[in-house]
Amino acid sequence: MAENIADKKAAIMKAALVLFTQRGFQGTPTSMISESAGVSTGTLFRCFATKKDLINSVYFSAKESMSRATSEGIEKESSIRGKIKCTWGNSIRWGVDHPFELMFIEQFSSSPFITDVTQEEAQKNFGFLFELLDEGIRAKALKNQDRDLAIYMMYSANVAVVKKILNYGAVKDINDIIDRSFDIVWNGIAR
Amino acid sequence: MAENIADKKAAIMKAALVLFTQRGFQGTPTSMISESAGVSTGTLFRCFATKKDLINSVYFSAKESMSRATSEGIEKESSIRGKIKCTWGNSIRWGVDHPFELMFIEQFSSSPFITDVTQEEAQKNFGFLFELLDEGIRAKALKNQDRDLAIYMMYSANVAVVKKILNYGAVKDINDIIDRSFDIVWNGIAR
Amino acid sequence: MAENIADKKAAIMKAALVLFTQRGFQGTPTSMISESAGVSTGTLFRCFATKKDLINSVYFSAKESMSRATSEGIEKESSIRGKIKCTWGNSIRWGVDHPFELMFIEQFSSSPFITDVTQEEAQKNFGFLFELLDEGIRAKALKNQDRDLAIYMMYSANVAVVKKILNYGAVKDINDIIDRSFDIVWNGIAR
Amino acid sequence: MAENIADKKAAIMKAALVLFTQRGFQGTPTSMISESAGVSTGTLFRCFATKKDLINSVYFSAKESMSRATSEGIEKESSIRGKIKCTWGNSIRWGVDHPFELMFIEQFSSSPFITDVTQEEAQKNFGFLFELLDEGIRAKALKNQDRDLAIYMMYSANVAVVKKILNYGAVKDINDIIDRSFDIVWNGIAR
DNA sequence: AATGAATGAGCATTCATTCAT
DNA sequence: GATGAATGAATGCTCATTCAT
Repeated sequence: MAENIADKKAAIMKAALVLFTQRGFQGTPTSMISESAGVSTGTLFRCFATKKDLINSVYFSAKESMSRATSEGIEKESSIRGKIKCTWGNSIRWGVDHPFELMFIEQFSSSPFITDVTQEEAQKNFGFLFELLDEGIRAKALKNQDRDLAIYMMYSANVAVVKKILNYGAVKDINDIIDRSFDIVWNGIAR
Repeated sequence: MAENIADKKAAIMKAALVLFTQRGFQGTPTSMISESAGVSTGTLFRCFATKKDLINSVYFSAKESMSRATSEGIEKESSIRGKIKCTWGNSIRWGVDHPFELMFIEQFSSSPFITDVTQEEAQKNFGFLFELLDEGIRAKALKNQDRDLAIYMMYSANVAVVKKILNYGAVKDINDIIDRSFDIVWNGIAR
Repeated sequence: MAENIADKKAAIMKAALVLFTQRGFQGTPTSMISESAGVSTGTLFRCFATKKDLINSVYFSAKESMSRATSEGIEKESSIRGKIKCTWGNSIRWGVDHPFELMFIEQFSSSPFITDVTQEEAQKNFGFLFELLDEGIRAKALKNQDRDLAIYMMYSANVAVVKKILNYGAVKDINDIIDRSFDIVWNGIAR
Repeated sequence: MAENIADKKAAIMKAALVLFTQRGFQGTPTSMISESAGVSTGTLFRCFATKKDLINSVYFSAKESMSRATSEGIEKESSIRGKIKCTWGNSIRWGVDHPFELMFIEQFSSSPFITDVTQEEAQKNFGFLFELLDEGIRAKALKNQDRDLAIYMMYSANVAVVKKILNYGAVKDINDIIDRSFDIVWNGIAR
């Protein structure tokens, strides 16, 4: 199935994502990952020099997927509120569609296995969010507040909403939840 | 130094708190914990039957410390807003004063090493928070909203604030940050 | 209950007999023995310098009980056949009445934990049996055969009979079994 | 030396046979076995999932060797007496040639480490002996006796003879001992 | 390139023995 | 004498990584 190297790397990372999330980093033998991915241990170590390299790759990839999804379609919105709400909804939908990625990020974002370099590289992809907030503050659509703090709080609120949805199973109207939760955060940051 | 059994248990739990946070559960040998606590491995296993028992004890203890600190002095406040703000400030101050406990809780709250029983027991101590929100909703001081979601979001926002403070080093005026961050969440939840 | 030292030694040896038989030597912690005997670990090590000393004491004691029981009443028999049959029945009855002692001896007679000295001391108590066979050979009641080999074979046949009885539960007429099994061995050794 | 997996398994089992016999099961570290066999601990656990699996394999193998040797050449004998004497001699010769196997079996045949399944499988190979006795009883060559008991006693007498030979060192004429000891048991069981 | 057998350092836990009380 | 808490060496087993094929 996985013929070329790129396919194998992808299969390994996918298997690792699920297994690390379910069993923890040290709780998952590399042999289990390679077996689950349908490749040999030797191949795993050809694709990723060490187990730590693997988890860092998975982490970066998950964060990249998240940031890419979050920014999608902002440019179509004209107002600051529209743009921020767009990211809010994108992010919730991505979380609901990618539960393993989300839980993986939550579990390993402050773990000792992810290097500072990986963290920084992954964070760069969220630059557009910081710029968006800055723009809102300059345009006086948002309060003159601590931009980093506001993003921190929005991010965690966002995760909280997704976790709530995931825990309570099937969602009838996700747009309703998005609307209502966005009202809460918008009230908090808007002028 | 640690003369009686209670002192030894405390020393072991303190050492485990720091090491587990910095190195992960499986990344921390019990021998390292016992050495760091100044006791023998044998003694560690007299105090805690297994390594898992130890981490569960540490988890419960950290959560208990957090809940106790969070509720301190609410009864002196008369308004709903005053009470909620009191818990908000308490929680941030506790986090800043107990960074290892906070990061430990963040890292292990959804790990497979913490049993459901431990989780439930620890959660019971936060009952007052749920009651406080209910009271606010009944008194129409708060929006008629999903109480659990609101607490989820407040909690994660609170952690976000503490992390921000910890990451940026020494804090000039913590009360200012508490005030400003509370405004954000209060705007979100209040009617 | 166990007030003086002799009582305590006896209680420890009795507990050790059962536990060693059921769980093996290294499979039985000294703490389990002392607890089962109702004394402290400290006391166990006051009574027996090491765990090996303990098992050697139990072994010697079991063998002594066996040899004492086996020789009982021989002097009342006049014929060689009567004397040998007396030991045969004594030995079977002792085995049926002391299953733990018998199985303990079987299990540890060729184990590395019993010293040669203990073996030799225990064997001395069976001297009367060797003399009995010699007497029978001299009196031409028995074949002129290898005395040691004959005893070896009788002993193992004896144990085989007891094990058979123990495995098949309650015995209706033990004297019948004794008679029949003795006929077999007597046919083997008698002239 | 041990190139393929089968060779390694054999080397490990051979080392385990000797060490278990000399030092007991729990008294023999797996590291000692692997070192003695010239393989790594990892390899030992690739060949045998657990230490208990290893000892069960050794036990089954020793019993199989014994049963195979014991039955060799019976078909060439025409009389019942000839057949039984053939097994008697085979068994003694095997014991003298395989002292470790014999003592291993003696030591572990009723130990808690050998599973019931292993016992039963190993016992099946001795079916021919039971049939031989039955045949002898039907043909009225043997007394109408308890077949199982007779085999029990013969087996233990056989072991006794081998032990005697081993204890007394070099054997001048093993056939003489076989003849004389067989007379004893044959007198016991024959009609 | 791909495999998977082999390695051996590392770790949770146990337990014989000691010794302060 | 009696106790039982404390010790820490010892052991079965795992698993990241290598490397011969």
